[in-house]
Amino acid sequence: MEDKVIKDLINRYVSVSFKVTKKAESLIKVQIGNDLTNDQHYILRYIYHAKECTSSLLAEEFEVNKSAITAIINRMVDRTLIQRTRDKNDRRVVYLSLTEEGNQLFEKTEERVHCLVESIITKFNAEEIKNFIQTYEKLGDLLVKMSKN
Amino acid sequence: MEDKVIKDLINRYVSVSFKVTKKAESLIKVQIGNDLTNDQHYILRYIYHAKECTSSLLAEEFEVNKSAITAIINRMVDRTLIQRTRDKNDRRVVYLSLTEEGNQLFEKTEERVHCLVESIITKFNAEEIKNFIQTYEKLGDLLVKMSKN
DNA sequence: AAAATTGGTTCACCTGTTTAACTATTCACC
DNA sequence: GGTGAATAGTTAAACAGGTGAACCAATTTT
Repeated sequence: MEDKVIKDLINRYVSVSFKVTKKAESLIKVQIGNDLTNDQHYILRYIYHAKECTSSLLAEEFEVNKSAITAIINRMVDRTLIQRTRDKNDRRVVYLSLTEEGNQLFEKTEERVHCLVESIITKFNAEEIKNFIQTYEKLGDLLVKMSKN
Repeated sequence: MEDKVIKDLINRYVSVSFKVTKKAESLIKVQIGNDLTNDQHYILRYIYHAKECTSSLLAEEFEVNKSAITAIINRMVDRTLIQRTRDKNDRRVVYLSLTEEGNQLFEKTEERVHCLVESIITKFNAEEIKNFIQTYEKLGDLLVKMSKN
């Protein structure tokens, strides 16, 4: 590729990724904003799929300091969405898991997010969206690799 | 598309978009975090390209309340990156523009962001990345349309 | 046994956000 | 042309999320 083409692609990427991120965030917020913040929903999703995990793992996954996770988790423990249980072999570690209430709330909000995403991706033709997601996933893997350096 | 295929695509999309957003944000932060927050950089970019704009426009563009914009702009005015000037015909409106300092800082940080994005997109083959960005832009347009309802 | 590492929390302080109340100005229109 | 509605922006209180440093407690290293 020539320099000029690359520069153009970069500009388009920067501008579109900003736009999509902002708009997507605010559409999700419309769906779940009365129940959870977007970040809280992401946290619930992570624990839901992991069944159980530690603060340190979340901090790594979300690329923030552990103290930020403590704060978020505290709020959600206060709302009895999440519970803490200490490991019996290594008493330093604390496992986080969803309460029944947290589980239900996650499923409810996730349902709404899925409907939203469905209403969007079904507007594309199948081939196009498959290719798109495939490249998006490659990009994701690449970014994860880069984050580690 | 069958239901099952759609459900799978939704799940993949939800998970990859979260991952990419988080990682991209934190990679950008590494590049510019000593000078600006990511949001401040976005604000600078917007005004840089618009030359001049109002708080209301920014609020609309960033999908937040006007008071959130006031707070961000105040901090940047304090750092003399942005200046306010009142419209002479309609004294309610305040135009925001970059100071020389703001201009320079934006160009410096944008340069770093471009290098970052370049280092990423040149890892893909040209055809793939072009298709990807094209679909991404369609998605962006669609989301903008949806936000308006 | 002492020193270093690890997992988490606490604290002070910052950014970004919402909502509601408020100021100042302009517009609509009878 | 004066009154009421609409518009542009700010302020203030309250909250979510983030950093960095200091800290506690438990475990591992040596």
